[in-house]
Amino acid sequence: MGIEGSMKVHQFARGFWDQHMHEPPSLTLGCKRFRPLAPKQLITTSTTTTSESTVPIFDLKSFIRPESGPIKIGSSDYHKKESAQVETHPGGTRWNPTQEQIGILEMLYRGGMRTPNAQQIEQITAQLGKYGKIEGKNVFYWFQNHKARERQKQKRNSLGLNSHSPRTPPSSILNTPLLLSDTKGDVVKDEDSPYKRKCSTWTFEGLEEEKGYCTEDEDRTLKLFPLHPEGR
Amino acid sequence: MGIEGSMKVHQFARGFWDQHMHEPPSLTLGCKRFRPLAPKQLITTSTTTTSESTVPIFDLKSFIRPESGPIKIGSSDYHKKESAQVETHPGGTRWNPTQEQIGILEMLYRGGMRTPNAQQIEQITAQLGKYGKIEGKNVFYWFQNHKARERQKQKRNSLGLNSHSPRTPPSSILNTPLLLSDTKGDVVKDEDSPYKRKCSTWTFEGLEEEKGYCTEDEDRTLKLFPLHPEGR
DNA sequence: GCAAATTAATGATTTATTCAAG
DNA sequence: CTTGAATAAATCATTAATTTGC
Repeated sequence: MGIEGSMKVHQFARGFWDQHMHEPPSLTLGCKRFRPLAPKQLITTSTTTTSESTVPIFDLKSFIRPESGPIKIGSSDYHKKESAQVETHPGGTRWNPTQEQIGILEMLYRGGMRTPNAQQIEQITAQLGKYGKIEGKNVFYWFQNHKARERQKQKRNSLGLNSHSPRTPPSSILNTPLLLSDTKGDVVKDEDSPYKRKCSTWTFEGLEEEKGYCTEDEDRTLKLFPLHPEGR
Repeated sequence: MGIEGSMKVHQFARGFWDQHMHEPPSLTLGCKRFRPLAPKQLITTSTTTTSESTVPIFDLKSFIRPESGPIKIGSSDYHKKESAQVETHPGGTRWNPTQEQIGILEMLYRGGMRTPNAQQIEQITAQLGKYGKIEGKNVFYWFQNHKARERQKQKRNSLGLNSHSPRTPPSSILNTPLLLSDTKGDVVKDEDSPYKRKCSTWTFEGLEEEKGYCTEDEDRTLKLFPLHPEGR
């Protein structure tokens, strides 16, 4: 572990984007899944004496509650060209992207998108939903992970190359952060700068407060929230 | 895996997102902005060398003023005792906790709560809402930050003390993770262990599914989502 | 040729840092 | 200086690839 402690400095840039594409979302699933449990005993941090409290919990991972109903995307037009991503979502564990989905995501990434905002995620999700089941969080995570991994990959490379060439060219060409221009003036510009801090807004959908009726309310902003069903 | 390439470029360019349907957006920001706009041209494939077609369009997207109006909690019973936290939220900046809120949160924290799950957050938020405006994310963040800061504070102390006493007592007493039991049978137990991975479920509130009625609540998952209105 | 056993990827979470409002 | 908010880094946990034994 601890590979390196990077410290970077930052500055932030901002990227705009603004959506492009309009499209009715065909339906964005509505199933939620639970994850059974997965006890884990992790690294005990330290210091304290030997933790004899090790719990011999067993991990029977067994069943996952497929349930999640039959819903599933109706767009019965997947045509996967090959392997994976069958519509077997049922087991419903984690998102398993199709080639098309990945392709589009990479295209967007190459186009400069790094941290799509809620609206963008929403739209992207709607689009990708045509090729297979997907949720907004998947898109969100994908960008997060992809960005991070591209970064480390690059870092690894630069280090590796460094041993040979003392001076690693900033890879400014290939990695160039193109500006993606939208007909509308959308411009995406992102140089993967560490820190770009944008403002995020979260919304809390307050189920039943005290009343049973749902308040009429709020507005429909996207809502995502980490739910911790149970200790896991 | 890393294959890619050869993807058809689906051009998705239809945008949409229905306006809010029948739903009076009464509160919580509503800062979504649409940019109608026309379709977009995306990066045409890649490979092609530097596309000089990059148009550095500039967009000066203005401000997004979330407006979010004055709305918000109707529970007209705030009783703030001091400074801030007036209903001045309009600018809609950040949560400004009242003493009561902080007090309750600390109480919960001392009681052992560290990472409340969605339901807990919901309830806590509801309670704290009585003392002032507050959203679920605020509760979420508060715990996150408080936990982190207590930890570093403690670390600092232990280090400082270490110079004197080689062995820092785990401060097990004061920091003891009691079990907090709720009237509802909620029990929180958390020893601040680094890693406890719980399962999170995110939900995407897909506006209009196809029906207008909301499903009968399956489970009440909280939803939060990072919205990046604009560069900040 | 399969299916358990391994390994490589990568989706999903949590923790650590950083930024900046007040 | 305090601390709410956000992002990046570090990890954990699944799933698809691969490999291996029969």
